[in-house]
Amino acid sequence: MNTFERIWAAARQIPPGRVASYGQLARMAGMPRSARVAGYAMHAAPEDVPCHRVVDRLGRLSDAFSPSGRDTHRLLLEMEGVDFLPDGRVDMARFQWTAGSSS
DNA sequence: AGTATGACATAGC
DNA sequence: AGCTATGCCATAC
Repeated sequence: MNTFERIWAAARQIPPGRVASYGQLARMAGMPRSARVAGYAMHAAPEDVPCHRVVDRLGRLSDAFSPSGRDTHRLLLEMEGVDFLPDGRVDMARFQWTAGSSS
């Protein structure tokens, strides 16, 4: 299993209506120091990986998100039931996924 | 094989 | 509270 696949596996574990930070994915993948690599893996993530559920530690997506940037990202998460703060960020306090909090 | 780069994170100023 | 600088680790050239 390559590094990317491990990170993708972690991303795939993110339930709908939940988000996870790059550092957290890296941590789940067994590489707590490879937060950058986690993001880089998302860049190369296949279709079956919900990369839109992956945000930075502030609940903000990178400025280089695939098609329409942050706009598409926001719509996708709202569509899944994720609420956004007036700051334009995801409410990490309520939607940051943690292994075990599937409810 | 070495250098440069990057969808991040943390600490300092 | 927001920006700059440094660290980390894997990929690309």
